[in-house]
Amino acid sequence: MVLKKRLEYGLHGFQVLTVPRAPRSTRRRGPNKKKIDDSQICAFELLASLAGKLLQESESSSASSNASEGNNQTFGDDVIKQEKQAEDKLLKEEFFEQGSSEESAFVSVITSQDIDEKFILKKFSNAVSERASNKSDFDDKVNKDVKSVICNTKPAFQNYPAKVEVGCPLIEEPCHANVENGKERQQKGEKLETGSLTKANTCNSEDPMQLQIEFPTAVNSDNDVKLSLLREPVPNASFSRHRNDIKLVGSDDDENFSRYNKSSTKGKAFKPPARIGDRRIRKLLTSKYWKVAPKLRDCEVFRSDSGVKPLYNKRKSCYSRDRFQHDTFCKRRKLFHRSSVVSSDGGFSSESVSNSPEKGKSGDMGFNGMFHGAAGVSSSVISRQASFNSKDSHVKFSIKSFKVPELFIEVPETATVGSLKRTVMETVTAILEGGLRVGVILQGKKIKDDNRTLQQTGISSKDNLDNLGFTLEPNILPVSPSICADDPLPSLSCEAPEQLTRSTGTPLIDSAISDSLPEPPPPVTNIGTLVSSNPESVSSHTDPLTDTTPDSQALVVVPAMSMEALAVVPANPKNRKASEFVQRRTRRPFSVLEVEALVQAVEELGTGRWRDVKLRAFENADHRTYVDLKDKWKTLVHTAKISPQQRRGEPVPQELLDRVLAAHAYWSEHQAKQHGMQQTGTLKITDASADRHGAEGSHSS
DNA sequence: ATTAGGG
DNA sequence: CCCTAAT
Repeated sequence: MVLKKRLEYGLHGFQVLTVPRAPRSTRRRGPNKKKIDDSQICAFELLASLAGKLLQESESSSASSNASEGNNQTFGDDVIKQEKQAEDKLLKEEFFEQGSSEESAFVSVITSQDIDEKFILKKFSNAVSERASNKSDFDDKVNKDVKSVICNTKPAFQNYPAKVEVGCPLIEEPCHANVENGKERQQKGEKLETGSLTKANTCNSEDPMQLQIEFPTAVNSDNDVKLSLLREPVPNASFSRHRNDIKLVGSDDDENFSRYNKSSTKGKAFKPPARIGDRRIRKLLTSKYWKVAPKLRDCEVFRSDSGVKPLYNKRKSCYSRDRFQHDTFCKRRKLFHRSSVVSSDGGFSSESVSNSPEKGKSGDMGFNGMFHGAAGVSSSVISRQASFNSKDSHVKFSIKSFKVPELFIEVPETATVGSLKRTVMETVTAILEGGLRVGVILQGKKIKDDNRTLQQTGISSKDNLDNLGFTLEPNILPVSPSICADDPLPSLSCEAPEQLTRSTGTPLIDSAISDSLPEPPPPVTNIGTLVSSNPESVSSHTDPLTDTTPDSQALVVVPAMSMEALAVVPANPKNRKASEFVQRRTRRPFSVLEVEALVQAVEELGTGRWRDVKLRAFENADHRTYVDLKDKWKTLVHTAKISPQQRRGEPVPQELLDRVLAAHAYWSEHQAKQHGMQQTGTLKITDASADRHGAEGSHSS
């Protein structure tokens, strides 16, 4: 009735205006197979673990050397205070620096493991240019308002707050707390805390690192996302007290603006706030909740090899665990390969994620009761569930171990183990210095739109979070997208000997610190030739220590100069592709409402005028492009044709589908007839509502 | 920048 | 949804 009328009107009203175009079916192209992206994940598990172990090792040595003062509480407090001050200061600087840039985010890395015992505070702002080069990166605006503070602490004594707290009360846990303790605290916290709550959970897992994350599914309001990464105490006594905390405060500022703000005529209801950071900054600076774990001095981190043993002990003790992880990694890798999404662009690292609510019993600890701690914590999980059920849904899961992005390391055989360690350490540090970004991967797809809520993204407490992954990416990316990481390698490898001799301890790595290579390597001029003549050198040069794959581009940043030199060499499209971590937009099923709007618009405008359709019906839906609408129409038509049983997803009212068919038929006719359509019989189309197939004959006579 | 089609 | 060719 009403619909009928509208349709009639629409058809009549627009038939004159419409200038149908000839079908472009002639444009059909042959199968233009796209190259398979067979790039591999390049996260070096081995290296990662090596690095991790080195850290622990150094810690252990420091811990042991600090044994006497290890329990010195007073000392610790002082340190805490000092550190806190220092940190605040630094943070302040950071914030100010950040200042006007609404696009910048920063990551602070505070590490006591630094050789010079200083914090490394690095700010980074995502290179806008880099983003711009990524054509599918629509979400330029965000993640800039995500501030994270990474605190890498070096424990040397027992009782110190193990949390870095930002803007929200947290449960503090002494790092020596055992599982029981943690449980208690959790339960306690359960009652005390409302809303988002982050808990530091100490467990005995061998995990070098574990992330526990909990945050509301909807982060578009005032909610802060808190993420705490804690370094798990390792079984070994010398390790048992150390942990790293990461507190990540992310804020999606209130609005949910669309991924890209098109400069259209439409009023931009959502304009990115000019100073996204400010509020948070203030919050951060004034927060009473800042709790900074003390960074204890390391005593000659690399001095002795005493750590080796514990290291291996640890290894052994967690062997099965490693196995497990490895397995999951493999699985994940497979998954990624299937979706051909994963290319290690800038340092890919994925880790297993367990969904606590989902698993129930495994609780915070993770998978399948894999961890002993799991049982101990499960109860609290349950209660937590209960508590959050009444409130907003929270997504809870734990991240077990980030994998360190790929590193390239090369040292002479004659180098000492110590120097190797140092090299790795420096490499890692360099990357941290460069700043890290956290990427979120869902079902193999990288989620780049920081503005969407978790719900919108498909991360909900109800969903299976197994598909959720995170990456740590070096913040510094190659300036020129045309340069693929593979290319520089040969040159590097060929320079390797020279460099190594030049600087003994200097890692021959292309880490995030491109400046670390002061002088242009001599052989530069040859690079081009090298690349073409000896491609194998890429893989052949790979360090045995690293499980590198030829395709891995990792966080490799090409030294400025070799970049230039290489620029001449046409970048391999395949590699190029891999290097661009193009994220697939997350799926956003059309709602019935949207379908309705689309149908109506198409009824009136016809197919082939998607831009107009977009303008008419979806002007305010920035996430729907005209291509999307066109695609949706396509699927709608298909859906309408198939039997209801075969349809999936949110069922579209048959009435709408009928209209789809009718309009489709009509406009098909219309187009086919080009001009000569005087469909007086247009009215018949409306009959389609009653009889879907009636539409077929509904055209003008 | 849009459209049409294929994947 | 993505990618591309063709407009």
